Amino acid sequence: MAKVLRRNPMQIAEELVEKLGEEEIFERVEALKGYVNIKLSRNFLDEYATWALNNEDEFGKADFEESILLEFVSANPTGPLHIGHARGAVWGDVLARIGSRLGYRIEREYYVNDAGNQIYLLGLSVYLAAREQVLGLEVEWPEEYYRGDYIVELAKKAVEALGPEMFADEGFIPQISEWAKDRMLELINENLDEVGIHFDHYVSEKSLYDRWDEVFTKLADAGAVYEKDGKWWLKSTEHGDEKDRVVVREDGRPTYLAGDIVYHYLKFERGYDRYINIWGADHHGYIARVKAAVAFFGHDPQKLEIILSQMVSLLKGGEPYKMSKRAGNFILMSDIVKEIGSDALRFVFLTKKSDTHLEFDVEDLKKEDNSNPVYYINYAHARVFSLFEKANRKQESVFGASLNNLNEDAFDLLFTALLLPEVLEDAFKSRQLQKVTEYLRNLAGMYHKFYYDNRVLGSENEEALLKLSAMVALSLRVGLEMLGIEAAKKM
RNA sequence: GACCUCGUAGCUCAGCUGGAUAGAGCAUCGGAUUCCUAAUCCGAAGGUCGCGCGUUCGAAUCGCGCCGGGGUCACCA
Repeated sequence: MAKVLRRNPMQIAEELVEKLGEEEIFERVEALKGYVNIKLSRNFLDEYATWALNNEDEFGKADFEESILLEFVSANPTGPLHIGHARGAVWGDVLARIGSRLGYRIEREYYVNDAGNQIYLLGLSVYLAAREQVLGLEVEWPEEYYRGDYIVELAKKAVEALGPEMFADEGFIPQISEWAKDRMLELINENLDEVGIHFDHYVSEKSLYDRWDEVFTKLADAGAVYEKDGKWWLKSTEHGDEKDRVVVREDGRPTYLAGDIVYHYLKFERGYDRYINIWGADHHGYIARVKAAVAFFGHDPQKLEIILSQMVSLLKGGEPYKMSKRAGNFILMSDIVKEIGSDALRFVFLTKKSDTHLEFDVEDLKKEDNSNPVYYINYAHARVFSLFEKANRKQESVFGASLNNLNEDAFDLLFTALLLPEVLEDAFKSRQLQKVTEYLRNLAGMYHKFYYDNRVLGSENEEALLKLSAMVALSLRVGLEMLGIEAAKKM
């Protein structure tokens, strides 16, 4: 403000204080070293808490109405999900949960890359594994193929399901591919289900190529493509890309980019207000191309937002986590879920921005003490429930109590608890979900301290203290729910 | 080489649309329990915010340069 007004911050603060001091919901407004400190009135906080406690489902809600198509995970259906996928999956899920509570109409979509070379490779890998491991034939492995026990398991099932005659020669590989891809998609969905992630739509890449001619014509009409060296190129440089990109190869087959162009063309046809994609960081060079295509269709590329999900490195007891040969030298998401549980996995992914590297030690998340934030927060929540149990009261019975006699610390705690809606909104809008985990840890910490300093049961302010506790528990519970974690009532 | 990203306490990281004495958790050390769960709490110690220059009344934050770690730069998906 000082900059805009070009005046001394101290003076501005003084004047603001005079004005704001007249508002009723503020208890005290003061100027300090150029800052304006505002204190909300006790009555206001108390009434807000009463309302929140009586309307748990409404607390933290807002009325944003934008519709958003959120595409995430979209892992290739050629194997189980690994730990890197898990990060994007959790991130997308939580973004959707928070956004939905804020009123955004969010639909979750999985783009299934069920076309192209990789699916053929999957089929080939299963075909070869079946011949070698199941049928006992000599096999020559090519340079590139999928490895790991899951391929062998898949091969066994494939022979059962499809019959050994399908493995007589390579001509059947396309059918094997198709079958294997469907199984892998089922496996991926099982992996996601273990952490409570579900989708509204699945879009098949393969199905999009039917629309390619139509979309290509649109591009041509827009002057977005040209022919050179027998190939068709997208003029993506016109919209900020480093170089133009091939969309149709010499032999007439469209490239992967063509599929994504059709996909995004159709996305925009579906008419959402905003489109968010969560991609692995290795796709970062891809953003400019897709945005360029969107721009050529006459849409605002700003409506398409790409969130990158960076690499994850795991430690176990300080040492690099061993990758499992079984999985084909990846760390499987399902292995980590088994080891530390869905809650801890979710939490740790949400403690850092999505686009920076994340390293964590699985041993730390297995500990059942304060080094494990999930326990720490849950313990605070459980303590509240324990108090009500000991007092033999229902929470509703104290919602009407007045908090007026409580001390300053109590109101600081109350204020923080009531901050949840602002935290959720800020976290969502800035796409910085770590703000929620940080807030919850902080709120839990404040409560633990408060609990230690203040005896609740038997106090003359028992009802008020119980009400305050219930409010803290409410914020913790709703906050955890936004992270996809169910708050513990007993530990 | 180009682009992206990171560099803050021993470790993992917040803070970064410029502002109050730079924060948290873990690890370390010391302490708290006749009392609602000690799965907790309190205290101590720990920092040239990678380096330099610049913009500014003011820089961890913005700009430029450099150093160092990671990543990406397909007619593969």
